[in-house]
Order: sequence, then structure tokens, then C-alpha cells
Amino acid sequence: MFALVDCNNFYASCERVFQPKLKNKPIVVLSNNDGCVIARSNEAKKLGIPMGAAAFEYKEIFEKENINVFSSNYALYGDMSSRVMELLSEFSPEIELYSIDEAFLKFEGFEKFFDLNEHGKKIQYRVTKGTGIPVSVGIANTKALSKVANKIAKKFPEKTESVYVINTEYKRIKALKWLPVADVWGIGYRHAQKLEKLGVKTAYDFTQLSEDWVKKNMSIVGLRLLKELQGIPCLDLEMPSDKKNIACTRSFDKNYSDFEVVKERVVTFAVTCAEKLRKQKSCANAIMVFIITNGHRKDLPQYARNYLLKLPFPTNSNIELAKFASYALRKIYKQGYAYKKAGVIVTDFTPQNVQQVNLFQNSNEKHKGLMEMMDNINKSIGRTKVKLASQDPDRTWKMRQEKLSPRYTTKISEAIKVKA
DNA sequence: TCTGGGGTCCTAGGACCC
DNA sequence: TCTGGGGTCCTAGGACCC
Repeated sequence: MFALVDCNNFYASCERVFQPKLKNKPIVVLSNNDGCVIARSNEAKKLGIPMGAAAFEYKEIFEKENINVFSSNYALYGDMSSRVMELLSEFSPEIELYSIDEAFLKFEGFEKFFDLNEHGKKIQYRVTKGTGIPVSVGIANTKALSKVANKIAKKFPEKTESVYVINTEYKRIKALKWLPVADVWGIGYRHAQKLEKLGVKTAYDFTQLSEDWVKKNMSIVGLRLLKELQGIPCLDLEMPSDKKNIACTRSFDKNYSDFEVVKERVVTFAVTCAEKLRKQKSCANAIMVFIITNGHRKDLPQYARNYLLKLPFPTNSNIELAKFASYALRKIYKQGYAYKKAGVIVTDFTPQNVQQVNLFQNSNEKHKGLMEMMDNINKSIGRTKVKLASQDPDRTWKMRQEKLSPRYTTKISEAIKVKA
């Protein structure tokens, strides 16, 4: 059996843990640069704030409805996530951390010894009590069905007490008939459109399709999903593995046209990629740089390009990746456009320690020690204390974060003070 | 004025090999 | 009339997730 444990409105709930007065009050959390809504409490959902709403368009509604607005605080959410996951690990040695706010637990043979519903309640109680984050638990014999069960637990918190188990054929069918096909895990916008046109309205309708049709139209991925929903397990827990791509991309606080400004950003993104590469002990063999103008500004000329550069040798050096990134940028940068966003993506990794030596050109050996030194300094006295000269030493780029909450759990000076 | 960021997997088709 | 057969690797694009 699989349990899917999902934190309710995770980012909003994190904020609420440290401001209990916000209980039952509407909360929204904004994306980077305070751009758009990426998380909502139930109360905010009820007020009709859609996911992805542009903050500036909803400003008046936020004020009128007394909605509590927060900038996203990833230091806080990341730390709260690890606390939740740690508690969940107590319940099964087999656990998959699926996302920042979700985990699959696998129970082998548990159903013989435990009442699964009771067990789900224990999990739910333990996490909520231990972290203040409310969670919902869905349990079934396949991952896809545990996702369905979780939706039910979330949708009917009173009736289910936030725990739902699908363990009979009757419950499986009832659940699938209730769930719209568009809300099935693994069926996105495109497939949902296609299916609905064919009269496939619910998850149950989907399970009645022929394997051939599903395979042909939705590939092997769709076929696995079909079986999973029919109660035949095809997906197991996935173990953590090294990343195959690493990206650093950002929207700017405003539009920039000056090459030097954009280059400084791109170099900094490349350095971030290099740091992430070193963390997993990989080197990249290719780097892609992209730039794009503001697509919302129909009145301005639009331009978007990317450039994929195959590297002459694998590297994870800040200096080398920065150099390659600015070379790639030069290839695509065009004067006269107002750029709003840029990014660097590194791909095609090889392990750091098994390097094939190139006959003509290789990564500078000296960089290895240098990077180690830079990482250590930045780790001990603060990120970005040591930079490349091509990164702006004076200007510190700041995201717009007007409603940022304190780092309650990761910065001692920002912890809550309790008076005796 | 202002609209996020970071990932994964699969498939078809082209290039190339013997 | 009639022009083989069987592979691999790579890449772009599409689909999905949170």
C-alpha cells in the first residue's frame, strides 16, 4: 500500500504557523518579485483568488478583503519541509520525497497488522502536532490511486478527518466516478481537452478506454496511469538521484536593454549553476543561455532566443562556465530590445572524478582548488561574498519582496522571542 | 510600473553504421 | 512493376509534475 501525504496549502500554512492570529484568515503567497499568486489558503480560494493571479491586478481585492499577502520565503518553506519529512520517515523506512510538500510512504504488509485508516490518522496527527502544518493523507494500493484518495481527503476534511483509504473495489469505482478527468495526476491540460472531447469526463471513464487507444494517444506513460487507476501497480517509489539538468533563470525587476547589465546577470546565473554542479559532483558538457523580452507588453517589440553551446571539455568551474555563458549570450543578444528575463541551463553531465582528458583543451586544473576555496568562504561567511570580477561587485540584485516574513527557523536573530 | 522557477520522461525522425 | 535489413545515437518538441 502507498500513502500520499500532502501538506495543505503548504506555503500559506508555513506563514500561519508563526502567526497563529491568521487562523481562518485568508492568506496568499506571491512568487519571486512579488509577481503573482502561487499559494492560497482555503479562505483565499473561497474569495475567488485564482492560482497565478497577477498581484498588481488583485491589489485592491487584497485590501478590500483583508487578505494577508506574503512574499515567498523559501528559507522558511524549505526548512519546514524537512521537518515534515523527518516526522514522516518515522512511519515507514520506504519514503519518497516527491516535492517540497508531498511524500509517498510505502507500507509492505502493514494492512495485515494495522487498520490503515487509523494509521493514516496517526501520521496526520503526528505531523500537525509536530510542525503546525496540516496534512491530508490518501492511501491505496497504487501511487495514482493514493493521489486520488488524497484528493478526497482534502475535499472533504470534516467527513474524512483528512484521511481517506481506497481499499475496496466499491470505493475505487466511487472515487474514480467522482474525480474529473482533468484532475487526475498525470493528465494535463492537453490530454484533458482531448479526452473531454471524446466524452471522457471522469477518471472512471478514462479507465474504460482500451489499452491500445491510450498507448497510441498518451504513450506508455498514459498506459501506466490507466493500469494504476485500475488498481494494477506499475509505479514504485523513486529513489533520489543526481539531477540531469540544472537551471538558474530569473525575471528582472524591470526591463533591461544594456548588454553589460544582461551579461552580468547571465554570468551570475552561470556561477549559480556551477555551484549546484559542484554540490552533486558533476561537470557539464553543454550550456544553454536564453533571453526573452516581456511577453505581456504587446506594445514593445518581442524577441526570444536561446543558444546551446557544446563545451570543449566538461567543467564545473565558475570561471569557465561564466566565460562560456557570456560567449553564448553574445551569439543571441540583439540591441534595441527590452529584456525581461534570462536564464542559464547546464546539461549533459559527467561525474567530476572520471574525466576524459581532451587532446587539445581541458578544464584548468587550478580551478578545482580555487572553487573549493570559494565554496568554503561563501559557505562560512555568506553566499556571494566572493565573486568573479564579471559579476557586479557593488550592485546587489534584490528581488522585490515587500511582504517577506522572517526566517523564523533558520536564522537565530529572526527567531520568535518568547517572554517569560 | 507590475505577470515565477525548476524539473522529468517519452517519441518521432534524422543521421549514421554495417 | 520490382532497388535490403537491422541497428544505434542524438535531438527537438511535446507532455507532464510541483
